[in-house]
Amino acid sequence: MPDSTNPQNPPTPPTPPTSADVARLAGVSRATVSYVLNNAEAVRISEPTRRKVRAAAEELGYVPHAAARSLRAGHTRIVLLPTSHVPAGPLYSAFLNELQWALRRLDYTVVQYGSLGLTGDEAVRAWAELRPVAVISLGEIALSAHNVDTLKRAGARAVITLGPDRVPGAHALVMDQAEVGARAAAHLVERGRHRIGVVVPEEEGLTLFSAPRLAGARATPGAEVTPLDLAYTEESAAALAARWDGLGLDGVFAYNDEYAVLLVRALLDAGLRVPEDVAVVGADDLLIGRLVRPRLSSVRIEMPSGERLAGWVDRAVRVPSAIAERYDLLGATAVPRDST
Amino acid sequence: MPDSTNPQNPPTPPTPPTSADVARLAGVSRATVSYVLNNAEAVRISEPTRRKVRAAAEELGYVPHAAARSLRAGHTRIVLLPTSHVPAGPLYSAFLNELQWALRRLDYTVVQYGSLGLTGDEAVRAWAELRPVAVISLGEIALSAHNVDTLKRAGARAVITLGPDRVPGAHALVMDQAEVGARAAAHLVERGRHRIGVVVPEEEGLTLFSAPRLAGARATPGAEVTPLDLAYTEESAAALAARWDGLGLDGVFAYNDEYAVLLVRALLDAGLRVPEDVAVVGADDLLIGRLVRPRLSSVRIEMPSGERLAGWVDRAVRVPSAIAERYDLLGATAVPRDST
DNA sequence: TTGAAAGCGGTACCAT
DNA sequence: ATGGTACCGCTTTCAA
Repeated sequence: MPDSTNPQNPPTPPTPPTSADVARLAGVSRATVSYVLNNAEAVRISEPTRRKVRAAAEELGYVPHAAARSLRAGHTRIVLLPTSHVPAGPLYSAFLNELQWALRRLDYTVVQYGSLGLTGDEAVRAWAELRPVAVISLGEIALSAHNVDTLKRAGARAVITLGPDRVPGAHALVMDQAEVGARAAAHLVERGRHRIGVVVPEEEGLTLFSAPRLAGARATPGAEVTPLDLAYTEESAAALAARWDGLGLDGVFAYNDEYAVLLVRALLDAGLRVPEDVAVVGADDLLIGRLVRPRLSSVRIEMPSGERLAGWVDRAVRVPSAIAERYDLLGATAVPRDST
Repeated sequence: MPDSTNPQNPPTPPTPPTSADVARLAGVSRATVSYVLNNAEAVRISEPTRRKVRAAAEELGYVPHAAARSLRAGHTRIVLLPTSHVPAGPLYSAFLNELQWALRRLDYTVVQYGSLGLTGDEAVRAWAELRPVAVISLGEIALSAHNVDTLKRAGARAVITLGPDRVPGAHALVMDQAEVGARAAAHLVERGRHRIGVVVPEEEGLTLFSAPRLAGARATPGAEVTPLDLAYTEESAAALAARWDGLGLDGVFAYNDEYAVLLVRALLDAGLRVPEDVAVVGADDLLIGRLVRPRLSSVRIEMPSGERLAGWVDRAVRVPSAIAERYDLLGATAVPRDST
């Protein structure tokens, strides 16, 4: 295909246009370009000049270089949101989206950084290189005090971790998963079940959630708890159901609704009756729990609005000292249906 | 709580340590610091000097400044992965994780950028500011030729979009969702169903998937297709089921397994029999489809390994001209079970 | 109202 | 073997 206008046709201009290019095209200085494009208030620029600059920028397809800008500014507006490799449930990912949206409204750039396959120290170094103004580590990587220090030295004004264990120097987001386990167990006890199994997913990365949920169940009066390892496969569930009679359990807290549906299916297939032989309660109150039969009892988790959390983060960034060091986040209530 | 060592106790050192700080502490030049910390091969540095530099960096908790580095280098290793606000299914998020992991093994920094609430142009500008070396836009934002141009001018060596429609200048990742719809419809036709409803989720952001799935079903010989709007709520499903008789359908392709489970529940509750009165097929072959009764027929989608796609992206970045402009990605096969 | 110039942190060429 | 230094793109005083 001939190109009559430019036979050489370099497919891409070797370098992106800079503000100097814009200045040259508009016949002004780089300073003026900066003033115009950033709507600087401290300086008056004549309207004709503004037009020229805007037109030149448009023509060149100029986009400012974020790295250069933040280098000059001495800080970024990056909020780093490490993502774990866990296929997050719908509840959690909806929360993340909301948080992300709210942070952008506050003019932060949200960067989700997948840390899969990195050790904690490696991950933290990689995060620190980006000089984020805040790190919200909800995921699988548990931060040490030293890690928090590294991030702070790299300019992070707020480091937020998942509670309830406090990391020195970090703000704690107390999403108390233990409460979820406690509500589930209490609900089973109310139903007269005392020999309670608690499902612990074998999938990695869920420990941060499953461990406190188990602990919360254990701490519930009247509950005698047995942990039950379960992978999210039919085979694993069938194997568990096959040895059910030997377990001597009359109630199960199945980690969440997805695992609960899986387990209930296996139990029914093994000839057990739910809830007569064994009562099952999930968590997260997902739609799927209302679609199966028997309808699944659950524990509803009240997430804060992403907006509220974003506001808290923003305050922590602006006035690190003036903000509470922990932020309670979670309410949990049992939702009885037909499986208990 | 008194702090005897430092009553003033400035909570954070005002600025992160720089390579100049390291150089000063080690008693060497900045150049030497750079050589040592980057294991420069072209330059011989004595072992004692290396030690001093490493020790100083360690002591200060020095972490290089990514922005400064890439500013100097003239390019980044950022692969931008825009995320949509869609609660991605487990299939898709597993794929994303794999891709991300594989890209990091190739030494790219994967940045997921949530573009929720931005228009296409705004989003593209924001991405371009980060000067990514590649953009993999699988999500809800459809790129125009002009958008692709903006990204390319900003230094992106590869812009990858979701097929099958080609955007000039972009590499096309042909994840042909139409094929999914076609397989589902063909399967229903094989089962003797011809008056086929196709569920179109009302949730926003799914259009990029649902539209081609619908079109693929429409193009299937022997299928007379009726689109069915459905939100992912019990109410919406119940409303649809209530007017079912008037629709005169004997088969449904329910977008995916999650919507299928929802719809089947509503149909059963409305007194219809599945598959006798209406055959239902989902897609994605999720575990949930095997747990419900009747077991859900589905269309299995074969995703490529994230590693293969990552390799393709890497080649596109390194030799933009030498790489095929489209990359076929998807295989789809019907998985008959009890609902059809 | 606009321009010249310094400097953010890091790298790499050229000297020494 | 190591140091001096120019430069990447942008913002922001300070002068004119």
